Amino acid sequence: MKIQIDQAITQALQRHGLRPTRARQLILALIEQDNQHYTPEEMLVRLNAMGERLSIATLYQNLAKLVDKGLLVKFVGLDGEYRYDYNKMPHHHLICKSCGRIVDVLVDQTLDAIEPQLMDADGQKKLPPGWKILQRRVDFIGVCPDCSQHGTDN
Amino acid sequence: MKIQIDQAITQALQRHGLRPTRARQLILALIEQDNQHYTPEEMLVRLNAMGERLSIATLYQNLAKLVDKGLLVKFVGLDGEYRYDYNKMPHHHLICKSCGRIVDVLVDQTLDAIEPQLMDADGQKKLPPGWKILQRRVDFIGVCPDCSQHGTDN
DNA sequence: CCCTCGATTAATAACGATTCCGATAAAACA
DNA sequence: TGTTTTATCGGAATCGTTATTAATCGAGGG
Repeated sequence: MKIQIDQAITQALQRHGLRPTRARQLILALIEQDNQHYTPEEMLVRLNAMGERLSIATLYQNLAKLVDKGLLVKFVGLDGEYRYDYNKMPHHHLICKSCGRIVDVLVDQTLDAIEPQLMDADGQKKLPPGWKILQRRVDFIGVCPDCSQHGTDN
Repeated sequence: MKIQIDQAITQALQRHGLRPTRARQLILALIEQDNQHYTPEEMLVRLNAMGERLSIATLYQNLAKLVDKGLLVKFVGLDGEYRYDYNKMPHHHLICKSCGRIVDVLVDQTLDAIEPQLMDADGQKKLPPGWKILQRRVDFIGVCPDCSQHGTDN
């Protein structure tokens, strides 16, 4: 399986003021076509498997740049490891405790429902006063359908 | 300011099957009396400032053991760094983007309200079917009252 | 009160992930 | 095409964390 670099990726890079170099095209193409939330290390393994070579230093540099320009989002996995994700709609993650699989959960407006609830549910103030909430980090941790079936509970 | 090791700490250790050694007493006393969410490094700095010496290896070993026995909870900060917290009620964190201050938000039953909402709000299924949700990681990121006043927005 | 043995500590080395560095190569621009 | 800017690469350096190991501690038995 070869990696496919289409026109859209090149254009996306240029639109964000980045030169469409091979390294950047590879990174974006990989994340897009695999639709995964890889760590840097995992990206390298995957790229190697597809016959593509990339220096680890280059990978890190470009990930930082892609995040900086808003093309990717960097987030922290369950064990503190960094993972990267396309910058899609505001969304959260559904993480399988058993196999580590991560799935996006698109929750645009829905999460806005949480905050007021925290503020005054059953008479108690749950959030201390005076704080300005800018964003929320919400991850759901559970067991994916595949792992449930195989009884690989962990 | 000296660190205060009270009877309760010693007893808590014993209750969890741990010998009440100096290292463990120091760690628990520090977290309790400062009521902070320190990283290991921060704990050392703090302890040194109070005239207490502790090998970093010992610190790490004991943090692991305290987490293992359920006295502390290890969690991942905004930048992927490890932080430790007393194992209180299920709760989430309120993190100041400006000064890094972290405050606990006790949200026992309240968060249970989120899940059904995600499932069927406005007709769309937000969570994919077949997943068993075991826990949620929820952090609120914002600006604390102090930082709001001083205009140290970041 | 001292001995003994397992638990704990602390120093050091080892480790993995990330970043820095200097030289070479590629892309953009004139 | 020549020049300038930016990217790439491999290796060394750094950082936080863990493993190793020898010295020390401490509770219970004699």
